[in-house]
Amino acid sequence: MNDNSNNNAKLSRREREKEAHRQEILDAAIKVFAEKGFSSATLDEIAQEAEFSKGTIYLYFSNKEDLLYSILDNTFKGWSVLFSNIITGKRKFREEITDMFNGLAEEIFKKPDIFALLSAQHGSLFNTISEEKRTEFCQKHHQFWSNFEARTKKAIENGELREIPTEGITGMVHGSLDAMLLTRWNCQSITELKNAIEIFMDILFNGIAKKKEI
Amino acid sequence: MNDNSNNNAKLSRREREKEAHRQEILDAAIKVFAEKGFSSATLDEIAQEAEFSKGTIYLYFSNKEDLLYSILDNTFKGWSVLFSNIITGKRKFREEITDMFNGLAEEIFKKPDIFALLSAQHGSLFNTISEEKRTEFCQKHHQFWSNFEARTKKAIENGELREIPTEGITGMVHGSLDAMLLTRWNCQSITELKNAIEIFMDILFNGIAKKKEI
Amino acid sequence: MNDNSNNNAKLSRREREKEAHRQEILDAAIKVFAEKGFSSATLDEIAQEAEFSKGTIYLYFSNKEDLLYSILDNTFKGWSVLFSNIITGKRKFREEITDMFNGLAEEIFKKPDIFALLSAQHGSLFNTISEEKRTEFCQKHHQFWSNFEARTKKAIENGELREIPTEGITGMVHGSLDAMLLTRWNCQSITELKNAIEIFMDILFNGIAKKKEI
Amino acid sequence: MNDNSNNNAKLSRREREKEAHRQEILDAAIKVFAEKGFSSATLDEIAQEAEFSKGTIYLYFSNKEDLLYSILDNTFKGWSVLFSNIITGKRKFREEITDMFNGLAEEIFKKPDIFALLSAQHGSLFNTISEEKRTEFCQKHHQFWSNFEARTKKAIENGELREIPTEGITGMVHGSLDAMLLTRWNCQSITELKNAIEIFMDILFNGIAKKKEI
DNA sequence: CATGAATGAGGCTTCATTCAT
DNA sequence: GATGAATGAAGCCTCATTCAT
Repeated sequence: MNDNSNNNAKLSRREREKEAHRQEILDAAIKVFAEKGFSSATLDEIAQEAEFSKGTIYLYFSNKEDLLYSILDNTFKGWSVLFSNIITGKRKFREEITDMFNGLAEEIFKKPDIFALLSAQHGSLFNTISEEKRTEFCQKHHQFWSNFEARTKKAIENGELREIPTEGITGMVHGSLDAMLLTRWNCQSITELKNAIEIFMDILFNGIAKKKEI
Repeated sequence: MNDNSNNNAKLSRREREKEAHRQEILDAAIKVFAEKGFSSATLDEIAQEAEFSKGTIYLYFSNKEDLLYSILDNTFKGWSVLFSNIITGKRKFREEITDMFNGLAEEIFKKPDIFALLSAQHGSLFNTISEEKRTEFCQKHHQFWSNFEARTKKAIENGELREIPTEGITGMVHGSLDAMLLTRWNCQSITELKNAIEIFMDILFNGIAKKKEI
Repeated sequence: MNDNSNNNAKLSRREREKEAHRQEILDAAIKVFAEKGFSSATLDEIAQEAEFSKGTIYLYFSNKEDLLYSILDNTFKGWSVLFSNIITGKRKFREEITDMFNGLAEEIFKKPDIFALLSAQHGSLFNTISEEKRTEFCQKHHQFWSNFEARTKKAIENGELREIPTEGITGMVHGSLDAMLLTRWNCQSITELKNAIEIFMDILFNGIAKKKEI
Repeated sequence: MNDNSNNNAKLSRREREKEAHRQEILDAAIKVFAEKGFSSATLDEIAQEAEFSKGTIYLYFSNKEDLLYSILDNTFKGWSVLFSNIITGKRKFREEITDMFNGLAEEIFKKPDIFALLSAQHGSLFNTISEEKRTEFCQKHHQFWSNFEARTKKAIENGELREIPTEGITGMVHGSLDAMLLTRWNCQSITELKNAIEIFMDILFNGIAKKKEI
């Protein structure tokens, strides 16, 4: 048992260090990709940012694209968890959707570089990466918004929402979420952004038109 | 007079040809930039697409960036005209804003490559171009949305809109417009997109919440 | 006709220059490959030897391997012509085979680098090049020696040769030819080598054993 | 004595293990060098083939070249012994030379990788290795063939061979031996090769020409 | 003795830009 | 005005070698 634990400890330290180094390189890549865009970013910069030599990057990732894939994979996985924890269909639609925006807002301010990357490269990433990966990401993306549309439908049936085409609602939310990710709605702080979300929810649910007084 | 007109004609033909060539190159660049992204696009491809030799491009544009600037300049100029013709403050807010979306929708389907470019590269273009150009474009952009916010304010004063913070409205419209540019809201035809705009306007002005029956 | 010839001349000068440059690069590659071996040779050296910039090489050849293929192609084509002009089956077997050795001997001293390359790399080239090219070259090689074996058979039927298995004869000639290519039989001059060929033919046809006196 | 033998045993086990590991690495190197050629072979592959880590190789060999030297040294040493045991001048020339070919033939099928390496790289190895080593190997090589030429001279004096210039005979044998090493004369089995050697000897000693009937 | 992470020099290749024709 | 050959800087990636554990 002594030996075992010893061995284990040794192994796991190495393992932990390796994992940490991998993450450092990934963080550096996120930052540089965000600043320069994927094609313009150079491994030299990433290596420098990560404080490793260029060759070391290739111990952890098989090439430049692999770096990008890992970033996207990680990010999408994180969001998936976030969304499935929040959009459960057990609470009010407005509450869940507000939490979703707020949850993402927090992420934006926690890891701004990733959002800068996704924002800046938005569609062009999809011109860069392999057909295979593209398909994979598109499917996940589509999956999520299908789920969301189902949630919307339920809300209409529940009487929470007006009977508007679900695509309309989904599209509006989708567009707004994208826009928030892309621009942070020009907010400088998480508080400011959360306020903006409040206003947005008011508009989304009540519209901007002045109701005629009775 | 004969000679003169002849000369003039000749000159202007040259001029016209030159202008035509310039435009052909520009169109080729738009297409290739849209497909590959700015950094990944090569002058070889652009030259091939334009059916000119690589050297010829340098007779019309001083370098690769200049191509991009020209594209962006042209595009923004076009939109400026579009917007200032539509957002006059002389008609109802809802009419004007609907026209704006519809006008842009038509542009999207007329020159899809430009939108693919702007969509795909969105923010990253701004990491690529020079500080100077970036500032210039940002100012124009800002200018437009300031104007729009003023228009919103007027609509509130007119009693067309609820008294919501104008930034909220502007942000929502801005975000939605961006989203429409970026994704075309997944519509395949201009008709489909115009329908989507109708639904969007309904939601924007009336909200999605079911009003309590009295 | 004036115009035509003029045009033609212009075109053909360019063409000729291009062809010349291509050949210069090829010669440089042959030399460097011969000195260093294919894998150890660098494009830097080749470029320097050719007195062109590294990039220029890629205007004429798509990559390092392509350089090698072109060299091998050229060489094999040359030999094919040589052989088919000599081994016609119209003269005595000994005459034709002697001419073949002498013809090749002249080539060796005309383009020593190519032979150094083929000698030095002999089999390893075939580990370097693509499966496809390898097959192609092997077929050509095989083709030639099949033809040669047919020629040998005819010589036996003619009563020029003893009735020995044709593979034996072919193998011996093949081996000796290879050896001559590889080592030049340690001869320093073409004259010396031609003398050696004379002796070789004597041995090949009469053997080395002292005949018993009658 | 107990202690001693124990100690000795221990030490010698270590020694033996070390030697065994060294040989395993060497074998791996031979295999990989043969497959890829010296320059293209990587220490990664050799390490993997040897089932040791890359670092371990450096405990046994000072660098990549050293691996090659050791291989060549071992091989040449083995051949030297082989030859000096066979070419004694005590038996008939034809017997000795036949045994030499047969002995080498057996080696070829015992350690095909080494021959593949020597064959594939033939001359280019000598461009890779240091001046010093090259000289050393050339001397040994030259030494052997000088000895062989002396043996030939003796055979002529003995009346076994015709009075042909010794270089001619030596050259022919040398070339044929090289060719056999390089191509195995296209034989698939040792038996087949030994048959080929029989035919070769017949040709070598009696020639291929049909003797005029008396 | 054995490992394998880290290094960095150096190789191949691409591509924006220039320039002689 | 148009061409396209030539350039060389810079990018991605490999791999022999070192070294701390």
